[in-house]
Amino acid sequence: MGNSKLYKGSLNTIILKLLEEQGKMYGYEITQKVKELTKGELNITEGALYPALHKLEAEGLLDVEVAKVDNRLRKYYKLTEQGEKETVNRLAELEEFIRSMQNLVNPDWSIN
Amino acid sequence: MGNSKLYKGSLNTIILKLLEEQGKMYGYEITQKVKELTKGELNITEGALYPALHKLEAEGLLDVEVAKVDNRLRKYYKLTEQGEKETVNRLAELEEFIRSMQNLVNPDWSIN
DNA sequence: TCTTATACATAAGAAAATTATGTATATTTG
DNA sequence: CAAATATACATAATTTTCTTATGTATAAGA
Repeated sequence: MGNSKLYKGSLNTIILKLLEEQGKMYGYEITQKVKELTKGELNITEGALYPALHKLEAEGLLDVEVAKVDNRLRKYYKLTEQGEKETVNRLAELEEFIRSMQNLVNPDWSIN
Repeated sequence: MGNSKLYKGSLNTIILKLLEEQGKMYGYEITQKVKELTKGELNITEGALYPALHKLEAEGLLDVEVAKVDNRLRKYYKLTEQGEKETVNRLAELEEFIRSMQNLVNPDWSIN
């Protein structure tokens, strides 16, 4: 919520990465997984997540499959073939970005 | 220019960090330094930089000092006392953020 | 029963960038 | 020497991306 306003720009890549790892996930599951993986650091809001998922779908990177579990709706997303290719690219970009940021903020660490 | 659109949100912290390191810098110098440190990865545009500097100054984190070198104008910025304190906080936040991103993208690396 | 959790969605507004201009001087290159 | 590039600032219009605020609906727990 109020904490880190820093992950701007990388939400799409985070989604793609998780789907690559997990095969398929639904929206709510993604928010919980990110919270878990970052120990509460990153809280993806619904207002950011759902439009992002819709956009990735519209771009042809994700496929949807609707399911009903316990009488509740779930929309499972998974990578398309194109999505898998894009994920590789975007992950490389993001890793390069992280490395650059590290270099700026703390040049001592990374030898690269 | 066209490359990385990923550093969103961390520009202010980058500026503060550089000023902490270098003592004082002028705008153009900052863009060049960042380009150099990131081997061309991050290109801070003027449209992003100058408004950011003005805002940091308005917030009381930066002081300005105008100079004329080779008949050309330069505005040297440096941290105020308050700016120095804030820099510590924001750097800690940014490092935590970088660590979180690393954990998401490449859990293998970091043990943390 | 009321609150919290699960599960989706969208609209209004804010924040932070990009892109496109504009001004002006200095230096380099053809 | 003229033209292009580099240095140095600035701002306006637009776009992207997020937060905040709502809204609907079911399930589970206190």
